[in-house]
Amino acid sequence: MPPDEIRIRAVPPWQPVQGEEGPFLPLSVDERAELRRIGQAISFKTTGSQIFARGEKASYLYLLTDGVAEAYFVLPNGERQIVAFYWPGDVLGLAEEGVYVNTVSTLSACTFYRFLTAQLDQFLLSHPAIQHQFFVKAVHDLRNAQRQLIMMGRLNGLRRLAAFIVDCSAHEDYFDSKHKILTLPMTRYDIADYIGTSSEVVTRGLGRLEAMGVIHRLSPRTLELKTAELRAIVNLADY
Amino acid sequence: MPPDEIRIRAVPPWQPVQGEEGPFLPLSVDERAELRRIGQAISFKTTGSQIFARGEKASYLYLLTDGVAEAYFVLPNGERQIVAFYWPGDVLGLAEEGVYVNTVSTLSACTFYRFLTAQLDQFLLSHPAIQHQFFVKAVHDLRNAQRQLIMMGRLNGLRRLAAFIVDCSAHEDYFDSKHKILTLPMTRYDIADYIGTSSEVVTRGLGRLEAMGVIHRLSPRTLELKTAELRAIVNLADY
DNA sequence: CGGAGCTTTGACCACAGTCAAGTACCGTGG
DNA sequence: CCACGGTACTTGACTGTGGTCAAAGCTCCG
Repeated sequence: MPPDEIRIRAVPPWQPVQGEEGPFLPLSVDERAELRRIGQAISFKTTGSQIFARGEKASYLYLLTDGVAEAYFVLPNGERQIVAFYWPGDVLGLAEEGVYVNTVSTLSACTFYRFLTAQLDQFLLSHPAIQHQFFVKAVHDLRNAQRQLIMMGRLNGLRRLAAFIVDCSAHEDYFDSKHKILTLPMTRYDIADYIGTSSEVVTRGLGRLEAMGVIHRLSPRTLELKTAELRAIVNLADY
Repeated sequence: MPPDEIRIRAVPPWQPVQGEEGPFLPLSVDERAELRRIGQAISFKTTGSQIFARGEKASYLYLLTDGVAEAYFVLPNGERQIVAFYWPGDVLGLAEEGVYVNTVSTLSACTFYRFLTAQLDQFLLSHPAIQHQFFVKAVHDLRNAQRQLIMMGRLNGLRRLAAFIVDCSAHEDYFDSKHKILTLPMTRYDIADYIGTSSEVVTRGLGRLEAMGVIHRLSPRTLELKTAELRAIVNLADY
């Protein structure tokens, strides 16, 4: 699959997943072509580029085709909460009454398709099957946010970190499943701001996980994982 | 509005809200009639009734028309995280690959419309405007889950509690806005399991808020609020 | 009026948040 | 290629919020 191909990462709520799509929704060649027609390819070469900020007019919806990005909210006291990391196949641009609710920045070079919201809205009304895919994606993201809530509410720092690493290892572009090598695209601060703790706790947690023998730091951003043991530590039922 | 009327509680992402709907999406008389035709009214008389459990086959999607319910996940160690409270106009039945992901129970007498998922799926494909409303509702719930994430990650117990009370006061059936009297339909344990803390912290927080003069306990479940001061305590930007 | 469940209060302790300092890594320019 | 500077990461010490256990009081329903 070419790196700029249109694909939506989601598992559907009602149908069991069939066969080969992996974590991506089935989109026909025609549907892809239709989306490409109303969309616009756009890319950011550098890390840390702001794509849009909270409060800006939400003119576009973005589909991330390559790279990693983060969506965050900054509290009045300067603390930051990352509400989502975006990976290839994710949709960005969550809005409320016409304005973006979060700020989104790149964590690597990124490529997107973007769609004018006003135009997309009309387009989806006349393409129910494609609208359905966006609906399924929203439901998918809602499930993820709820799972993140469970982690934040009931898991301690170490288990939150383990769960985060497991989640990262689901993304084939960043996890070599043959050698079990995970390449993290974000800093300790980013991880901390995502799992609701401090960068020190992240570092100490990595140290403890390494002492337990379930990960091995080849470099600060390159981890060799024992996935089964990591999952056992998280132990949120058996996801 | 009759108590069993079909309505969806959501604020849309792209259009600014117009005039009189308040927190509910505009549904035409025809659209309501269509939904009533494929739906089925159902009610639970007692508090604590389980509507469905995690892992069950997701045969139905539910629309809550009256009452309050909770969706939760129980960890292997017995701890519980409530991921959502449902109020009139909310949609329940979040599923993944054909099974419910959370368990949902009533917190009061409740009435619902329910829809067979297989049938609803087909129905929505042939009624794009109605599908759009469900899409908007999913986006709305995603925003709420993300806001909850910010609270869990960056607010201390007291501010989480204040934020929760403010959220509850948005529901007209339970908040008398004239006298500023909020009637809580859930226990301290429920609140604690929702905001990610313990029932003791909830009680102590209520005590501190009362000492600060921003709430007054008429009974354990009946609170008189000073809404402006409460919002000031939360101070997540200015929502 | 009785009892079960809910709520409140107290005492203790540990996890993790904060501050501070030192180390490793990496890209840049000489 | 190497030196350098800035950023990212790591480690240590201290502190405080909030988690836990225990027990008593309150409320509401039967």
